[in-house]
Amino acid sequence: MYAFVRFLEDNVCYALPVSCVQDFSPQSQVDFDNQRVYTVYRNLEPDQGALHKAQILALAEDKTDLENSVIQKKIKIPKLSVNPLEDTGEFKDYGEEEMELRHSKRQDGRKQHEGTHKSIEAVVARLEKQNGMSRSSNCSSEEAFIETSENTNISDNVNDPVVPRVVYEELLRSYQQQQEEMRHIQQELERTRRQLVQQAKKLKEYGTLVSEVKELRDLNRRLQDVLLLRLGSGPAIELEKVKSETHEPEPELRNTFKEEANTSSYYPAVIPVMDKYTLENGKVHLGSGIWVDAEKWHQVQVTQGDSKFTKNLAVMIWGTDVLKNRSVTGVATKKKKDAVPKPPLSPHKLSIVRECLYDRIAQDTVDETEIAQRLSKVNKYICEKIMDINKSCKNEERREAKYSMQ
DNA sequence: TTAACGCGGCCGTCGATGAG
DNA sequence: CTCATCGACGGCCGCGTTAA
Repeated sequence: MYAFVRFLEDNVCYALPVSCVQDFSPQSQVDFDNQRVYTVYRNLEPDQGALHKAQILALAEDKTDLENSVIQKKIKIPKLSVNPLEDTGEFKDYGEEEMELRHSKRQDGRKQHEGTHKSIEAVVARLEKQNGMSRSSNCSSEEAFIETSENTNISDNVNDPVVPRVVYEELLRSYQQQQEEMRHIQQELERTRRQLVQQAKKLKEYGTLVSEVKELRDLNRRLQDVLLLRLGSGPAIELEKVKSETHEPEPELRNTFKEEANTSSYYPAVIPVMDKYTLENGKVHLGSGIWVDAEKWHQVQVTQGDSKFTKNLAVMIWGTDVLKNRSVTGVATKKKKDAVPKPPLSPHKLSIVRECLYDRIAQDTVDETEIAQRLSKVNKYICEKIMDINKSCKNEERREAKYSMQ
């Protein structure tokens, strides 16, 4: 007959011949006290080796049957009876702790499931605690299982302080269900995280687009400003119209524009629409051999109003010293009887001034009537300028006379 | 800060002229 | 003769500068 014993000192269990148990001769397979501490030889040969304290958990005629029976069943380890004689401090603790039985033959197999079982047991214990299902400390402390690979439970006696298999399986199912939910939540979390990343990417892209649009808008505005400055305030169609009237080759126009664009850094690149205005050595050719300083020409171009434009252009072409001693047509004033006629301005240069004003007006309007009406004032404007210059000269003379008198 | 002053632009007037 | 146009001229007004 064989006994399935648990050695108290190291909690190792295995089957031994009953002859290894000192003072033990069982009459049947139930003739043993599972709460008693026996003295057992650990070696297979009786009367050899040291004696160890052990607990008998089961008896069987055949060793294999015994082991199979133990492997397939989950056997509760009963609390050892408190024997004043045997109750040493060494043994007292064994009944109080939750013991993990290590079957010598099944040790490798158990190791494969050890992690899983440990985690399951831990979760079960936590669930028990959470659900208030834990029993008294006395009961739970005594509960231990010898688990087989099939997780078979043979707790026939409902009065035994064990966790019923039903409860265990329910907890296990609950645990598995929660694990499933956890997996589901983790998947959900991962999906949300991916969506967040995508949203962040889209947001970044949107920000880039917004700044790009802003930049383009700014560039467009600046381009419009430059174009308006170059073309004056007239529409682009005027450029074509005037250009067609000049009968000049187009490549030259482009060259002129290119040259003009590089002319002045201070004044905006006010480019004459006429290709006849060519730039050479810092001077602009207005036509018929009349050259003016390019910078001054740009200044004249940006002046507002026909009157100022004409007056400034006249000063630029003739100069104040010439103008103050001339009249527009050479006709003496009739206001004074003895008026001496002043030499007239060159009709040729006058026509150039008139042409320049025409080009300028033509950028504003296509109405020939309006153009003609505005052009008719050229002589008037020049005359006024001559008068203004003379006025200034007279004022200066008066001042000088005043100072000389003082 | 403010008044005085100078300068330049604009407008009105005058006289001459030429076309109808 | 009348009227529209042109040149010359003077005056007004706004703006900028300067001195008190």
